[in-house]
Amino acid sequence: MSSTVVKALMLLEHFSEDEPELGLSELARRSGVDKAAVHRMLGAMAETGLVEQQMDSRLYRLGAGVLRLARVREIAFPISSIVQPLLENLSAETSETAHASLISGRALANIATCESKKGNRVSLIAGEVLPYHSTASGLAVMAYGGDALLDRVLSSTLEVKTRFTITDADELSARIDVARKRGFSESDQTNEEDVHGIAAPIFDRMSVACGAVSVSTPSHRMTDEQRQLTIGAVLRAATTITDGLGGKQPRSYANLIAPLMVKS
Amino acid sequence: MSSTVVKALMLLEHFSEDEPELGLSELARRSGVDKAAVHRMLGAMAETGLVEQQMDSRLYRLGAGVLRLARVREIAFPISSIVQPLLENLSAETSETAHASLISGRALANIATCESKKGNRVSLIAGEVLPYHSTASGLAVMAYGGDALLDRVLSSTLEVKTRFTITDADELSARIDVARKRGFSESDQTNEEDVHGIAAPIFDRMSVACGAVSVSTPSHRMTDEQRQLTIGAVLRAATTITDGLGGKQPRSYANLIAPLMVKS
DNA sequence: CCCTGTTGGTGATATATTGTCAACAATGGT
DNA sequence: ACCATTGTTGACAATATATCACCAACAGGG
Repeated sequence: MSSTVVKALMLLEHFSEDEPELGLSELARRSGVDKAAVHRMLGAMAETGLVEQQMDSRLYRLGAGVLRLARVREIAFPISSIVQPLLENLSAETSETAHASLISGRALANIATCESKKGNRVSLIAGEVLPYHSTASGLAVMAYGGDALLDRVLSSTLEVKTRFTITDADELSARIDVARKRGFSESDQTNEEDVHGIAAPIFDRMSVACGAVSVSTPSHRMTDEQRQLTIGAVLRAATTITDGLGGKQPRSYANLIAPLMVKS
Repeated sequence: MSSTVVKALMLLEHFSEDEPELGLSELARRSGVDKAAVHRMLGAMAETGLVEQQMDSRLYRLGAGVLRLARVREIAFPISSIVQPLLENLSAETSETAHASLISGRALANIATCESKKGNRVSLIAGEVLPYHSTASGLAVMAYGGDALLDRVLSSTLEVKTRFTITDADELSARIDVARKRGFSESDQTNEEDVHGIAAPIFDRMSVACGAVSVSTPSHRMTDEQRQLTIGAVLRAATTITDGLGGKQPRSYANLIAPLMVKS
């Protein structure tokens, strides 16, 4: 059914900022794969430096190879270095947490964040894998990412994350349509309790969405005024990032959001 | 004999700063793997975001997933951010190109560099995979990286890189012994023509070498005076980095290099 | 225009790797 | 001492893989 490399690489998704080191049994339990298989996969990935095993604790963690790979990509196609300062600006404008993510196979990869300076803020786990269907970023990407992506997500099983998560394909499709008509997407507690998100797509050279910028606000703090402020700021940031990456917004999209971008 | 994940992940080693995008056939040719197999492997890696395919040119490149992985690792175990400024200092002291690399499976992964400001300098390809047997960094790591690593390398086939490359296991072993007795390693044109390298090991918490710092100098410029200057600077930098990473030099090693570290 | 050389991609089948399950030694906690 | 973990290895059946051929599309060059 599914290839072994996919199964092996999916193990890497269990490593996060919070749990950077995992044991063999733990990893087997979470992934639902047999211990022996996990052992062999990790051994294979260790041979190429993608993971490495602590000699004393026998725990596994991401290896030096990932640093090398990221360097190669970042030098050839600088993204993080371009996005990071713009996110800081966006966070300052909205006083809330901003983050950017890119399409990364079956999910979105969070590649840069800037947390709000307020005491009560939305704090996200760095490097987390974000689902398409339950995040504002995901809605934005699906709205402008082409039919192939859309069909793939809509026909997949939509995991329940909170009691607000949309699990019906038709309803999700409707929400995506709304986002496409508005030029930005909005989600309230669909991925995490008490987190409200507003996101806008980032486009590549071919005017296809390749990622999104988003501002996450504690739900109770999302007033109408804050909402208008955030929408404008996110759209401006997304536009700047698209330009910075050498991408192009579709003509119709640029026209659509133009009136929303004016600074109040 | 070898697992498929290893074969798949070895494909990633062909992406470099110089050639960040590769086609299917090109990749099959270089890796010596069948086109169909490469196609399937790339497809699998694309599913998890490790690589991505340009929709127009159909070329493959490293995906956004590597950025996510590197972020997770760097936040949990900051290395690059600690090493980079120290490398800049080392480069300034020696007026030559400095770089650091870490053990990454079967090879060394170059994770940070600082190029000399001179017109004629050693310029290395960022993110390159460096062999153990033909680089000064490799010698340094093998000298203090434990017997397991040593045996693995000595029993592998030693690829010829230049006419000076050591391909005899016994001779290589002798050179490693020299490096161990001196506390630093030296290589002249064994990996690349006209490049001289001096390297010192970086140690982890268990006093086992996990990487190396190195200064690369154009061979003709390596005078006796410059050599002494470089040795001291490299050893000081390696010591600082080991400390910064929370590692510990073996007692005997610290004593060995102490007299060489005094600033002239 | 054909011809030749690419390119990326797709099926078919024999084979080799993989998944599964059991047992193992080594820890650590009670 | 026990019990419950841990990481690791072995053997066999099951399955995904390697290999080959072929195909369509595109790009020159004559």
